[in-house]
Amino acid sequence: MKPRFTALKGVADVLPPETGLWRKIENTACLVMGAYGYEEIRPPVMEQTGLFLRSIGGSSDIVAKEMYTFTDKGERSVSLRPEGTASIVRAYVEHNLSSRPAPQKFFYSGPMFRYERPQKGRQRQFYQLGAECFGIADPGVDAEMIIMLMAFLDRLGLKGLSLELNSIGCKECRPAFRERLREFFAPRLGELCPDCQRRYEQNPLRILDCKVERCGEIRKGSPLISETLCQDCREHFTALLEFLDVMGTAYVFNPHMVRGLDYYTRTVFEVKGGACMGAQNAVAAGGRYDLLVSEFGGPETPAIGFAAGMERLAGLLQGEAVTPGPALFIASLGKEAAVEALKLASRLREGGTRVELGWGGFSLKSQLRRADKIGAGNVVIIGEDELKSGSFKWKNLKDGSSGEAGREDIFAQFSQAK
RNA sequence: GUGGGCGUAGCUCAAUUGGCAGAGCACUGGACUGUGGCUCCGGGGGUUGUGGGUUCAAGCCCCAUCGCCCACCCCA
Repeated sequence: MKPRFTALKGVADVLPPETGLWRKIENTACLVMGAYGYEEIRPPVMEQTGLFLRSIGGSSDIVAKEMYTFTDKGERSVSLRPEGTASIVRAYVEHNLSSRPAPQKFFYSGPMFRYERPQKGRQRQFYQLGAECFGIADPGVDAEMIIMLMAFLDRLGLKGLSLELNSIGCKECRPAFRERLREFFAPRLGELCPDCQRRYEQNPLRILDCKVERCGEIRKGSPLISETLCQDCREHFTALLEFLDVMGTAYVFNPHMVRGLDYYTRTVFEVKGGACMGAQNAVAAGGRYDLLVSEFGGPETPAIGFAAGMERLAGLLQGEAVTPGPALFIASLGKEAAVEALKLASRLREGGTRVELGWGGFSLKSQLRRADKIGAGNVVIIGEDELKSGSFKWKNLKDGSSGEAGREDIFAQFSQAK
């Protein structure tokens, strides 16, 4: 049999037991971020196309060639969101959330869409879990958010992650840096890779994180953004590092790190995973975006946020995905016994005990075999004899112990099991 | 959008020079009339991704196409 339909390229079903991992990740995020005062926000997955043009930047690849954009029946250009921040900022402005006491803190989780060639750690429909904090410019907020992110990752049990950060300046000092970079690379423009020659025109900062070895050599001795930062940006970044030092949060200052989205200002950061992730090894990334809210028509509002890739987090937790078996399996022989089994199961299930039934009128042996296969902890057998005597046999499949007990005793015995 | 690799059972893979499409695992039933795991026996499952071509004969050779994977670009 061939399936008549298959999933689209670059979209994937998340199946059990992996969905358990996803549940764990979201629950952990809710728990950890809740302690930091973050509340969940659920924006729509589609928006006016213009929202993303303005926020992410028309020159970025995301907008230029990766958006799922279509015209709806009202002749409006609509896009599936390629990232989360734009929608949250739109909601913040639209609902006047600046009138609530600052800071306003939100987290979200859901699917994002980018029309890219899939590869390891990258899908066309992918899931991000992120957080945004509005209204406070203090570098302590940057530190707090980064510490929260690391606490979240730590709580998941992830090891061997590295936090990198940098400051890319503000609208005052970044243009000057771009020019200094251009001046530096101009004499050797011809030696750069074709991509970097393009970057030279479009976004010279990107030359700094090119992976081509030759480009890496050419950029040795290039100007560093840290040398070009204005006084305010420099103080902001220094204060952030001091907070992290005090809190014992390990980080790597990466003066070459650049972020892809146009709206970032000052602090940018990225958490990288191990080599097992392939080329797409960033599990989370974010930064400050102090201009975006006013750009969207709101009051001047400093803000900072991050997003983490669910598939990438789940990938790092691979191997932990297991579905535990039911606490109890009730095997029954005959219709009357099946009814009795269903009644007992229903009572136990009301109390939260996971119970499976041996439907199908199979032999006792096959029912027990199935109980074993699905990893049941215990089995209760109900047959003609048990119906007659009112005493059910039970057996622990893990240690082999067994016994007999009346209906109510059985109920009591397993009502605490999960 | 660019480059490379791979498509045979649910999964992992065999199939000699082009010569009857197979194994293990998994699923399912039995041996054992009502006691799981171990063992043994049986069963279901395939248009060899798809469409053309060469040939007496194609899983294998040729062309095209689709899909998956990996990398580039970009990005979580």
